[in-house]
Amino acid sequence: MPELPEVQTILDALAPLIWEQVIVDVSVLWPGVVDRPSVDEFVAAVRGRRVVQTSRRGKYMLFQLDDACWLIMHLRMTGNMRVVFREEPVQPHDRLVFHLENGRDWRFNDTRKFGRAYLVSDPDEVVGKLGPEPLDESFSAAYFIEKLAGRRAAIKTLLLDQRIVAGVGNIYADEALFRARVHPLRAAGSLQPREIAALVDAVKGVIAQALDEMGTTLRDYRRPDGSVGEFQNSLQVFRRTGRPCPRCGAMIERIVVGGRATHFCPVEQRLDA
DNA sequence: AAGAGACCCTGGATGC
DNA sequence: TGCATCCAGGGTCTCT
Repeated sequence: MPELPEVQTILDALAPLIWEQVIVDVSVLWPGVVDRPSVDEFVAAVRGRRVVQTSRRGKYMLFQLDDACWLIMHLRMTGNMRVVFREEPVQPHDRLVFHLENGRDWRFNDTRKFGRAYLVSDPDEVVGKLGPEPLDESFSAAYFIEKLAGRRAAIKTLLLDQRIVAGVGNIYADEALFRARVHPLRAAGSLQPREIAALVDAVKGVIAQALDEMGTTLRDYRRPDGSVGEFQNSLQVFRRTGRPCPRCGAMIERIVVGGRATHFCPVEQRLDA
């Protein structure tokens, strides 16, 4: 579900509620949620630790603990987090609960069981291969031109490759391609430098706006206080199949690229450009 | 090395 | 109403 803006929005709301809190105990409600180390080792190592820092890398949330280990979590498609009073009943798809010293529970809920928790001494074990953050200056036209050179894969597929740029998912890939007027099936290596520069700008613009609007709620995504995001009101092509292009009025089309639903304007985004 | 496809899961929407 | 099928915001693994 969540892409960079949703992860950041959740983390921003969560961070002040867990900062400097000691995790007095851990309940693993579904063992598959713990990727590494073993469930027993994970629980033993996290218990009694204090959360000293929170950050985000791509779509991963990082929580540094006071023994210099890192708790890292990925929400995948349907994961979400909340901090609630301990008395609140456990919800149907709660998978992992951190009991905090202040009597509250930090709960990870994930319908589809794709989300994962990692406990590592070096964050690079998990996030080391990620590409630059889209809003960082290192994600530049020059960088992107170099990464796309010679690649025959569809440009959309490479936008979703977290090793090239970290945090872009299906929604923002489609929206950025529309803004840059690039067809999602264009061979990445065939893009002109000006098109790549426009795409970099479009990615930055879409991500920045979605951050400002607290993410996109299509179904599952909620901010930790239960409220929805706002960017769904700003979508121009994503899941708007058959509706008019906001720029030219042509009918938005849906195709499948790299196994993912893909939405674009066949007039604004030409394959033979 | 790069790219295509299977796979991991549950539940909501849609079709018959 | 009931059942089958398709679909979903992500990432990893295998095979070619």
